[in-house]
Amino acid sequence: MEVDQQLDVICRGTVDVIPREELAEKLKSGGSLRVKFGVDPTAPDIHLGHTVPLTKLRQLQDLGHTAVLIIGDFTARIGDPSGRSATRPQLDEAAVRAAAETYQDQVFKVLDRQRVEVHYNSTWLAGLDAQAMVRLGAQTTVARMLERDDFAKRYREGVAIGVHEFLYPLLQAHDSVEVRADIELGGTDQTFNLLLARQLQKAAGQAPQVAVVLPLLEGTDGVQKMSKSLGNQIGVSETAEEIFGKVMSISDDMMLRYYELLTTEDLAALRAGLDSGSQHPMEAKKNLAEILAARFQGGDAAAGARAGFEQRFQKREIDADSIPEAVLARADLPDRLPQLLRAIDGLGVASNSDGRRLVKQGAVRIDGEVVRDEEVELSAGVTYLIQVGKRRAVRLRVS
RNA sequence: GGAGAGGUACCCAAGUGGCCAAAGGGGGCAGACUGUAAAUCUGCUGGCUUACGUCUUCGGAGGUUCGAAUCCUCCCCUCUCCA
Repeated sequence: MEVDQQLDVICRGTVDVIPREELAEKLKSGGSLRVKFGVDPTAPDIHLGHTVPLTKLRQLQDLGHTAVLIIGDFTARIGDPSGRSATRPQLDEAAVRAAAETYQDQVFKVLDRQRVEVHYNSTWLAGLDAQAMVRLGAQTTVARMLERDDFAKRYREGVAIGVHEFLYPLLQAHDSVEVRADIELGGTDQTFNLLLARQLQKAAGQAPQVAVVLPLLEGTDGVQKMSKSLGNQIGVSETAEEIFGKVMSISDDMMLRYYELLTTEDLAALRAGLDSGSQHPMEAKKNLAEILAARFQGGDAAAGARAGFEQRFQKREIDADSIPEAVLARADLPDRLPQLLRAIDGLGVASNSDGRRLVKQGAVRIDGEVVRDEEVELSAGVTYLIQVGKRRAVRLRVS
């Protein structure tokens, strides 16, 4: 592909490419570039936010470049301070190992296995001695560290910064030297780290890498970045139904952003279609939901999720096949509804009080009828359809 | 090392002896409405209880008081300024 075309593909959706001219130069020289992307196996699951750079990495693979995936098993134990408003907890080795394994499985749902090098950064970092660490520390200054947005903010607002957190960017930058990266991908919160690597590479006599900075994907609330701790994430290992449903819950504005960052669909055409009215926003969103569900859970599951969604919400019916079943013995059945709801797994009723509130709000239906009376009489041998709100339903068989 | 400020529910944040299960915002949940689980509007959002009510909760441990998130003592943690 022509250099200009490659540049267009690479730059789509990016916040910044630093420096863009160097990227053009590297592309012109031909050959396969080494594109580094580091992940810290801190949580066992990755979500769509993590797949923004992965999607970009995949695009680069498709252009013929090599993905150099760094599993930050060593750095994970430090805790990346990037984008953090508080110190990240340090993890123990076993947790990191376990997370690293699931990570790889999930990552390959996006990447092309054929063109990937995988490295664990403990391979070279675990062996660094104190002298090497000090030398590394001498490569930058405290003032420069404090220029970093998240550090500056925490410092200003009086939130703790551990000294070890200063080491993190240096170690990550050192990884780039080890793997001789030509390009590194990262979120905006990684900008500093990506640039620091350039400095270390130059000091090591290498050509500095180009930093491709990608935006942080907002979560389902459309405001804060996607993160597990904020509960606004769409995880790649969730079921097709969940992925589909959660994507449908994002706003129309967010839909375009997801299209840009998570797919290779033609954005200009989509926008034009939406503006002219030839493309219905809901259809566009359903297509997006299906693309993403298919990517992580397979095409069949995604198609099923779509059909289920249409049936459930547009025809206002519940998809009979996907409702989980529960069996409770008549004798174990609480005779009051809130307690009963709580006793059934899968309804997500956390406490009796929670159940009581839901009943009061008219959210509970048994066999389609709204039940407001807390007294219930269920008979043995009968199967009841119990619904809480629009989303939660369980088929309860009384034995 | 010295001086000062602070630690409140899922998050941010108000409250400085009783009217505090604790304002407000965010998030979450529910209802209405809708092309959607969008937007908007309304309600709810510690546990137990049919209810009256009751129990636990404001960094930790003690104490004062009829009564403490609020006052005192010690401890832990964070920040600022000075060294």
